[in-house]
Amino acid sequence: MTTDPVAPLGLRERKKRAARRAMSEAALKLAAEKGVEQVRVEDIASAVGVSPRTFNNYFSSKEEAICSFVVERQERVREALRERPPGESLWEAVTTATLETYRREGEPNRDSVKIARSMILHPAVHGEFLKAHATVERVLAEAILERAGAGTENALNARLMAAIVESAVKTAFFNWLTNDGAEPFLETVEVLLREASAGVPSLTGPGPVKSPKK
Amino acid sequence: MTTDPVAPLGLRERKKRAARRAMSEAALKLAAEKGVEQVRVEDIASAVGVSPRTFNNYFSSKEEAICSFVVERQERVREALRERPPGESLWEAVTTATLETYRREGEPNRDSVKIARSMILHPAVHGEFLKAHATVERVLAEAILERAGAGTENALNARLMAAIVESAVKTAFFNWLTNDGAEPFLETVEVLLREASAGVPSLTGPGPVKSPKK
DNA sequence: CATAAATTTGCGTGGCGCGCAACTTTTACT
DNA sequence: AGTAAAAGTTGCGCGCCACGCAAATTTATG
Repeated sequence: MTTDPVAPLGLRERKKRAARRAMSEAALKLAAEKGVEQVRVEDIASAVGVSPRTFNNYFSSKEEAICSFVVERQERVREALRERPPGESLWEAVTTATLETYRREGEPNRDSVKIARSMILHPAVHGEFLKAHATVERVLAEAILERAGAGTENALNARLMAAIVESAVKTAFFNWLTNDGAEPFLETVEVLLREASAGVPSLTGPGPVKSPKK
Repeated sequence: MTTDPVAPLGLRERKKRAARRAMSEAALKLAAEKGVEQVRVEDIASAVGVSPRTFNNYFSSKEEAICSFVVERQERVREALRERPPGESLWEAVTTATLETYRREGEPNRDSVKIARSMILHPAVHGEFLKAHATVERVLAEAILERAGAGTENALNARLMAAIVESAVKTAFFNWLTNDGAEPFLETVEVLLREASAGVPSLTGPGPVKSPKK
């Protein structure tokens, strides 16, 4: 009953992960092909050779399966953060880890923007997508706290920092989605992270805003 | 078929709004009393003297009804923002309008923290809650853009600013939720808004981040 | 008041999530 | 290796839900 996360993972665990991954991939693929509405749990289950009941042991809805990649990616961010050099400032480390991870995935495929949009804006999926991002935020806050040194003092700030970073990511992604992928996602994330780090003035500053900046 | 938002609203429209409000209030009340799981759409519908089918014409799920107050509150924020003096800086106006609106509601009742927590963290409700906040963010971004002066230049920054403000609000609220309401919500929002406006340094600065102070 | 427009409602359908109780596979221990 | 326990899978059944459709009812308009 050892839950040693380092040990080389027994057969049981490996199978479970493979099954989970297969289901989420199938869910994503099918939803992209046929449209979210047109995919039933049964379709996903049979696509990976498992019973619908088993699918529900892994995911409590097809929407959750579709969005689970979001959370999984954050595990990679967490690892990337652990590997940032100790000398680096907290913010530098967090943003670099985040950007690095997204860069590794590459700029999202422009051809898939319409499909992605219709999927993510679909009401049922949208809720799950946001839930996934909330989880991501929690994971990131934990990772930040781990690096900053746990302490009740820092906990709230870690959460705010995580929330701000995720705000930049989500805003950039949404921008990409609604612009038919015309503006590159990665660059936008970078820009927004920089603006957020500089604080509010940078938000009202560069653009032609109503009240003159002082 | 006039959709004049100024005209004194015919009987039709008033009834619809009353019905909607009644349903969302009933949904919230019943869910608080009996627990989310124990409330069926039918219960809410009959509580306001309407058919279940009609309920679904207004809300596509009971969770949506439960969370609809979040979006409605944002309409008040928008109005508050419109009434900020023109001389005020954008950020000042936005945060003041937000804080003012929340202050008008008063510090959330500490006795209800457990109920609130069990409701909002309930998976189905959680998704809707986040969807509601996403809507709030959109509404706020529009209001900001309206004040800043529309322009493609500003659109992205407006969205980021809205996202940051909402980050502060959500983080403060979540903090309140998980601390059994021990830390006051309103003050926390204020603190976080100030920190966010100052940018990253204030997040890493005050606390004993890298070098332990004690 | 008559007629058009909008809203409510009942009904039917397809689907879903999960508790439960077998059944099968993996693991742990001698 | 052999066996018992633990964990995972599956079929079944139940209650519930969202929504299309068309008929009935209510409100608006000239």
